[in-house]
Amino acid sequence: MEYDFKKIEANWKKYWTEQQVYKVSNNSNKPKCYVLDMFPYPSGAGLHVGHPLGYIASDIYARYKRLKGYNVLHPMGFDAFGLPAEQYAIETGQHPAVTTEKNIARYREQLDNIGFCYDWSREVRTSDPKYYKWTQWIFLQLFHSWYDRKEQKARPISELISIFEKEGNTNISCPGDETLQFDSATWKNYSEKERRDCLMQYRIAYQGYAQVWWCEALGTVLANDEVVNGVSERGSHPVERKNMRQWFLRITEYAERLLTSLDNLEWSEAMKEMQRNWIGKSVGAEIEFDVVADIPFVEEDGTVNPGHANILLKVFTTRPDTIFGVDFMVLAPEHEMVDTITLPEQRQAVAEYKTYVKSRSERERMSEVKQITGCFTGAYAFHPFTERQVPVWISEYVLAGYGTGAIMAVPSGDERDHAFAKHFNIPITNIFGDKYNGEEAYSSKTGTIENSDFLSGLNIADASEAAINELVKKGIGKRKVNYKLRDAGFSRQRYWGEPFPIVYVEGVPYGIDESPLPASPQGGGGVAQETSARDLSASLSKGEGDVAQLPVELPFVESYKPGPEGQGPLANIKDWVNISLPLGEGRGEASRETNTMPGYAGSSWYFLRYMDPHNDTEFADRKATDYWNQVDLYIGGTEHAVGHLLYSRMWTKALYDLGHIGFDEPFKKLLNQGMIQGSSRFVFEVIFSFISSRSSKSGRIFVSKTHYQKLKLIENDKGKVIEYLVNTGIDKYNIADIRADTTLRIIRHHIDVNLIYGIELNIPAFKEKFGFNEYNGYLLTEENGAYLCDTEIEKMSKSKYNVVNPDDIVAQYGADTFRMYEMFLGPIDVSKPWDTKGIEGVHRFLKKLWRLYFDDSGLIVNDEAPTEAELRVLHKTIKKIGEDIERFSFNTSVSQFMICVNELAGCHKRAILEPLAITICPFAPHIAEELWHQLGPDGYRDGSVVDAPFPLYEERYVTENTKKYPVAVNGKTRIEMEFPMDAEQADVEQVVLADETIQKWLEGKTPKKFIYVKGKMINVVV
RNA sequence: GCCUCGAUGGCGGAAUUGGUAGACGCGCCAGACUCAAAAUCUGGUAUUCGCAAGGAUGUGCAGGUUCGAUUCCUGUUCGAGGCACCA
Repeated sequence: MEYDFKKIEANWKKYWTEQQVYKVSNNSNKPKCYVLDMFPYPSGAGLHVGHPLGYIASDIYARYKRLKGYNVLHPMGFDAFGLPAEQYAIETGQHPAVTTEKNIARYREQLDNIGFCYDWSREVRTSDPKYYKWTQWIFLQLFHSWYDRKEQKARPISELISIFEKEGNTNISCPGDETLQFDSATWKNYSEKERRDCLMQYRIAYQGYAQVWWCEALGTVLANDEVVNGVSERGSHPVERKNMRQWFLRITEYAERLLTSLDNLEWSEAMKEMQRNWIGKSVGAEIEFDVVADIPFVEEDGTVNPGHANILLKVFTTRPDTIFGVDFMVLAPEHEMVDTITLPEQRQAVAEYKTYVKSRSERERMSEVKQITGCFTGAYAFHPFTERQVPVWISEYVLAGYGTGAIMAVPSGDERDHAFAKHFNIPITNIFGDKYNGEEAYSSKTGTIENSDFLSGLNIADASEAAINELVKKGIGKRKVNYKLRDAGFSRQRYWGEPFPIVYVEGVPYGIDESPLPASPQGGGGVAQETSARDLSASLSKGEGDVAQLPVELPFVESYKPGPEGQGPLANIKDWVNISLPLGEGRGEASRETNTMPGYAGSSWYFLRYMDPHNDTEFADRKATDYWNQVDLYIGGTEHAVGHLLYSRMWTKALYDLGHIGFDEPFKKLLNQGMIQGSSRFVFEVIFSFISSRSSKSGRIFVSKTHYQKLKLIENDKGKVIEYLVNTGIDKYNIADIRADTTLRIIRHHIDVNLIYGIELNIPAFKEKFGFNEYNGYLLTEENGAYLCDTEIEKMSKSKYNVVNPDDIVAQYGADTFRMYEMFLGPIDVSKPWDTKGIEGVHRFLKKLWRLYFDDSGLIVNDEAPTEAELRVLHKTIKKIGEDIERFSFNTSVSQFMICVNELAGCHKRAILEPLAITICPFAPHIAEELWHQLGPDGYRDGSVVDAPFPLYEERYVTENTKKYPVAVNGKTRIEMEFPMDAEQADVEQVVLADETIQKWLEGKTPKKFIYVKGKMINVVV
């Protein structure tokens, strides 16, 4: 019987589906294990062989855990909202819902092909209204909450209102506006609008302003991705940064908790470090500088301010110790005070500079450090201690969003400040003595501060303390902890995303659940509603279209054109946007939020939904979330290091704070999978065209690699190129007729890797694809008739023609081979190129395995007693596979299986082969299922191998009694000697030193030292 | 530019805690079977010197720690991912 993987795999896939083998129950006595993959965005290109890498790893782990007796939750779903679908809709007119549905179907088919043990009854799709109903619900929880800094947790905003009524905000500083202060009487006198504006400064989901890419020509806001080289990707129109009102999540309030609770997570140090750096905690000081504003300037309302204003410029610095080295100040060009302090004669230069900066991305501003730009404002600031006047500049290297958007520049101690000072000829004060050489800033954090009044002679830490104390004493500064982390922009001016459950009444945003009726009519016990406008709230729930109901469904549109003034496409649907409320005279106009939520909204909590995916009254039953709890193993790419993973952590913490779930970290253990890169292939083409006396001629000659290399050397000399081609014997096109006025190009370009075997072109397939005939195209091969290509390792992508579809591999070799080969490629977390060629080895291995059980006549398994050697290899394998899976070293597992099968050659004993079939099940489930059933009575068993117990190894078969030691002299291994495992040093020493070879290497010298590490090695030092 | 990671034969990689570098597989070479091919099986395969025995070199590069370094430290080169609206 041959190994007929097609039949076997189709058969068992059908069985698994019919028997619902992978359906998971929330009720079980077994210990639970939650194994999760980062769900994919279903792109139009389908899966390529890189995508399943992590899925296979998690599948192996999930199957192993199930064999080990766990109740394993292993779900899959789709992150189905996103920009590409909308982009595609704009280009083709197909509705994103339609294309997304199609893409999902394709993904599902491809995933099924590989034999994953997903419980598809739990599938989630973020674009499904039944799902995003709860995304909207969670948004409302965040909208109706504020962050209590003293208790370090989110609390319902109704509790904040109670506090304000009692004591104003004297004890609760305002995160949105630190200067805001009011007492209870003021609060009570506020109008409803004023109150809600004030609350907005506290809400965890709030409205603010952010810079976005604005494209006037397209009339739309663009994503960073859509801006290429400073112009729009579509149409190459100019773009600029524009400030627009947006929704945000106040993730900065969680900065400290997000930072400290990283310590308890089983994530790679690299991953934690990336998150730490992203959060970017730094301790320093906030210092106020007086700015000389002795100049008249025009206020916004047109009145002329005579000057002498007490303008204070706040800066944040991590190096308060360098305060005496301040030689100038720099403001972000967007800083709100720039226009205020700029002198009349500098106004034009400043305005021009600001225009320039508007065209620059943050990335460019941070990365192009060698290009120094800036503009003097004409203003000077007083040094707080010396009263010295230092110039105030603006420059793009200072970002508005970080710290206070202004810095005190210390050129002798900071590289960028130094470069800036040198470039603009600003005199530099040295505060580091001879440590500073005048050429390069001294940015090291060791040494003492000099030339700094009361700080002179102190080390950096002490000087910082002293400086801060003095600043506090003078009332012009304070100790300050700063985070690089910024609040998360949460709105997009797009169609294909979750609509906000927000309604504006007279420009004031309300949650659609704000009603005196139960807060969330769908149940779920939401945060207590908050609005104080009785009539208004009541009306909201009675309004047309029953706005109190979630979800707010995404309306169907036919056009994806942006709305007016940069609004999203939803703004064009007047019927949907405008709501009429029976509010009485002049108050009936209400409208919906027209922004949609960003891609990460749905993915920030999907792991919770899998626990209870069909619940219509809650996002998930508390019993279910308590049972499944944290994700035990989460596998995905590092590209999500700071985006998705940080937002998910924040949402989990918020839901925990508000009492909806019982844990505040979503992913206990995280494993990053590397990328599988594409291995691109290139062909070389000589293209020429010329006009002869009678007609115009053109042609293309595909030359093999060695010809290309030679031609490349003479590329600039057409005569020589023609001569070369003629000498190869090409008579086509009358090459010899080609004269010097020919245009002739030699190019190297991508070729579809599916037309290549190794580096050799599949010539018939290539000719067919390119429509070769006697008039079109010619192939110039190597002497042996082969056409050789160039190779390069690149990202796997359609545009590089290096995409390999898993379906093709599965069709040719089977899913089991594909799964094992992906694992065999290397460590799961390392990027590596795909090479289809190597798959033969793994396929051969499975055939070899098969032949232990079957020969031409059929099953050949017997009941003979196994030998010691056979038992040893089996038990070693069981041990190694278990250990390897626990440490996610799947490539070495595959090697071990190969070693095992090699050593078992000729063994057909049930006692060995039955446990082996179960052991290999996580890796190659189809063949394992077949073998396991074949070994049963009459070639069939009840149930599936996935419920068999993973075999246990016996210690006596895996321990060795003796060890062949490498014996080294002076660290260089010279011979091998065998000793019992329990040999003592004295005995070993005697034998080793008596050895002839060792004697020879000792050259008569006496050993200085004898190193004997039990079970490892022996080293003689002379 | 900044943050994180990586670099080992012709190729993918192994070496789990500082202890025999190159397991396993691909490719290549030789042989067996075959009329032949495919498939399968056996042996060899880091570089270099040597007929051989055996020696020297070798884990991106330059140093350091150690009896001993692919592994730890410092510097450096190159490559990958991320840098806040791709997902």
